[in-house]
Amino acid sequence: MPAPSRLPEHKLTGLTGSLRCCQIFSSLSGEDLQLIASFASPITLAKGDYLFHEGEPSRGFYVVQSGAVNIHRVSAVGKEQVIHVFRTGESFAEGALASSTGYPADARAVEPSTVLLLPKGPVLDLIGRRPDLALRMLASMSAHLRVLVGMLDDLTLKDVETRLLNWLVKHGRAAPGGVIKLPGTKRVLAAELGTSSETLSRTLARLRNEQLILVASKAVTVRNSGLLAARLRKNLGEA
Amino acid sequence: MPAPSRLPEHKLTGLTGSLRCCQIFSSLSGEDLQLIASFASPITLAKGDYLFHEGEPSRGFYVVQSGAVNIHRVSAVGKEQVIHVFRTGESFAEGALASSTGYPADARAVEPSTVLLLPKGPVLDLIGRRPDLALRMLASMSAHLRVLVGMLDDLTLKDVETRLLNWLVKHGRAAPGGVIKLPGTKRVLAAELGTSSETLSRTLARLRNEQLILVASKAVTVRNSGLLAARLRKNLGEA
DNA sequence: TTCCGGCCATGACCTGCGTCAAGGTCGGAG
DNA sequence: CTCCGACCTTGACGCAGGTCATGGCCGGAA
Repeated sequence: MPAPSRLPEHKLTGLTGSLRCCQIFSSLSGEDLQLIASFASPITLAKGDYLFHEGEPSRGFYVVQSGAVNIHRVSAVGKEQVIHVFRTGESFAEGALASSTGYPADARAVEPSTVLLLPKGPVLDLIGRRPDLALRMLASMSAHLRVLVGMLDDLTLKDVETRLLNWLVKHGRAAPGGVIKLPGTKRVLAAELGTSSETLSRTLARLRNEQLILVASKAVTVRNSGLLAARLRKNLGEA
Repeated sequence: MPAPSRLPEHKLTGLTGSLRCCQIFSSLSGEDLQLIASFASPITLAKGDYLFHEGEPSRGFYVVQSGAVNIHRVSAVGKEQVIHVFRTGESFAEGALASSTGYPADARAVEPSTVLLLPKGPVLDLIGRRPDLALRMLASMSAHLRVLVGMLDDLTLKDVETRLLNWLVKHGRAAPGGVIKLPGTKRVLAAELGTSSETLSRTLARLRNEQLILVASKAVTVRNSGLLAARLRKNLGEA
């Protein structure tokens, strides 16, 4: 874990700028942002660096300044279950502020990233004076709860094909020409979908045989997004 | 949904008493408790009554006064996934306070219950004056997050036997003589473990054949908690 | 060039568990 | 008492998907 560093005075103004972009701080005055910036510790992470591990005592919560941080659990046998990937402007580990138990999961950078550590003590002080900040945090945690509930749905109520279809539809929406670039290796995608690379292979092959998609080495092309969505709806409707 | 009722003056003192027992309000003064009691709406639920459904606009959050409330999701095909069962003194749906989206799941009484509805507006006012209440809420939501993360673990990393062992060990810890009284019917327990009643039956039978437990009609007796815990560890270790 | 170590695809196999169906038991209503 | 409906148990069966093993392909190092 890289050590947090102290900041020269002139960097603080830049910091307040990136704080202002965070949903969670958007209701605060410039003055309060200055205050937060003054005790925020920037942390630089290389790809693969761990920010914290499950069970570590919590030091505060975090805001992603750039890059992406993967929150996941590791089982006794070493299998990883991805919980969520947080990107620029998002905050996580707010629960650390109020409960004295350690972090409930692991956090690792999936690409070179910078995050801000907002230490417990000063933030609690500020909350005392600015209750609307507490509300923002409640809202943020509530959103995290929803994400987890969504994951539960995925894992319990859908089969792999449906999860994959869902993924394709979601990522295909904003893809030029229906070409979806894969973020990493297929094994990684399989993990994100909560399955094995073999099963993912088979499922992709099935959809390919049915002319719904084209599979290249590091990209998937959606041939007919309408049909794909229809197939997804069918799976959700019957199953 | 039964309508909330207004209270005669003399019931308020009793109410403050039960509020005081809730973790979430334990830091408040008697005066504040009086205030909360004055705007809390008691709701009586028969077994099976729904408190709210997924997607309904949120009116506030809830505290269980007696009984038990089951939070669950329903899939497109009508399958239910239990998220958590809240019992006396526990609070839920705190996220409703801060976010304007509707409830993310369904809530139904699993036995005759009374809950208190704490409406949004007055609670937000109070939070403005008592920031420590906000912290309690953050802590409570953080605990809910942990529960969900635990469920994720269960669903992704363990088979039914392991989940049952885990449940038995957890509930057997505080059980006199290793006798665990079942909260409801076995079908309910099965749902809580995310499986079917048949599979639960079979799994209980297996553990019974191996002399680890005794199964009576509405109770399970742990014969040797050490062996049980060992079996759990073995399952976690290999899988 | 050759070799070697990933990734990927595909077939073979097995297993956990959900579902259906057929009793068995118990408790409450009549 | 009898009857009926819940609940539980157990067996039979099917299937999704995880694991293992094989073989092809590609990219980097020597």
